[in-house]
Amino acid sequence: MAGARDRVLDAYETLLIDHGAGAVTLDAVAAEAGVSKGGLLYHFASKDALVSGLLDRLRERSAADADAIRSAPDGAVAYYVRTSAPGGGVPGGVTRTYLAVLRIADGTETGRAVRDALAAVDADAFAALRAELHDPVLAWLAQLVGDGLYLRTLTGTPLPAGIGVEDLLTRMRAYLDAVG
Amino acid sequence: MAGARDRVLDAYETLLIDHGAGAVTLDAVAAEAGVSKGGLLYHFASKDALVSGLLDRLRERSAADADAIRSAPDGAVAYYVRTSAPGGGVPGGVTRTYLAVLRIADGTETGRAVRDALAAVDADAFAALRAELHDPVLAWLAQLVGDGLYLRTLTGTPLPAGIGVEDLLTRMRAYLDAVG
DNA sequence: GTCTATATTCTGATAGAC
DNA sequence: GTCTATCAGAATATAGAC
Repeated sequence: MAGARDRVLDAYETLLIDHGAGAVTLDAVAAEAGVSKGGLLYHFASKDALVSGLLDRLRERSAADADAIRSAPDGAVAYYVRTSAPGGGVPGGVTRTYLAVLRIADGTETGRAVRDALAAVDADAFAALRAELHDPVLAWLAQLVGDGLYLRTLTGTPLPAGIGVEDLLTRMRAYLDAVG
Repeated sequence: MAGARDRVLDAYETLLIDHGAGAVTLDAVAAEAGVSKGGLLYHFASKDALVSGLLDRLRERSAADADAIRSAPDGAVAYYVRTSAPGGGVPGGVTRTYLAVLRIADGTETGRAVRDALAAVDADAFAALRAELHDPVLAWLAQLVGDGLYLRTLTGTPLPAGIGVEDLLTRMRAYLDAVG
């Protein structure tokens, strides 16, 4: 059984993704997690502490995901692109946490910790992709394709009709095989 | 001189991008726009009306941008990728408005109008890119690279050291010339 | 560790003067 | 068209019982 602390973070992610940053109040997080507001504040003493907790989780999961990228049977690029697409996230993986944290990223000084954590995730994935695609420009291109899909997942925008993620991968693989 | 209505929308965009959706209050928007809260509420009777006004602006600018993509001297792909990159947005273009609207996109029912508007922007750009790259898979790949850069612009995350957007474009052009 | 109750500040929105 | 004044409700956070 998951501890209350983890359930609170799960609830925080759910609210950020489904209802947006504006709907995230301590009351709402507590209700979603099935605890009282006081119970929530025992684990996270303030809203900032809640953010810090989520960033810690993001860093942990990003490190684990970088390993998963490197050891993916189908290859690093395919793994990254697939897990970035809508519905492609691995349960307990970075994807969901990353999408949640994206909603609290802003340009403020207090938002710096959030941007730093997101930058670390990007750097982790870039390094993992470079282990397969030694050319940094190719690695970046592959990452950007995945990140473009992330944006679609973030907004819930439908993909172009008649084309699927596998079509993307087929085309990318053909090119990468030709040059690499 | 810009009307008060436009100044309010400009202020709304600025707050969304620089301080996040959480910091957007009617007080803050009014202060940023240089009007009183009452003055703001004369132009936009509620917060929802403010959102609707921003979505209207997004649709207008997206249509204009689709034309710009089609008539770009350097080609559609180069225009799309460059204007998606951090700092690459054209003043008065879609980029800034799009980035602002991204911050208010959520999965709620009331957020449906926001998602629909964002989906329309994506569809506009996809259609414009297809006018140059007739293959839909290639057009989508090019769009996703640009969208990946959008995500970087959104989060303020630094680009990989030693690689620039022009390196991306050089590589993409070489491939597109070879296949197309 | 978790709860209820409460203090305090802030937010969206209205009313009405100018 | 723009302002000030004000209200009702919601938000974060604290205090203290269990």
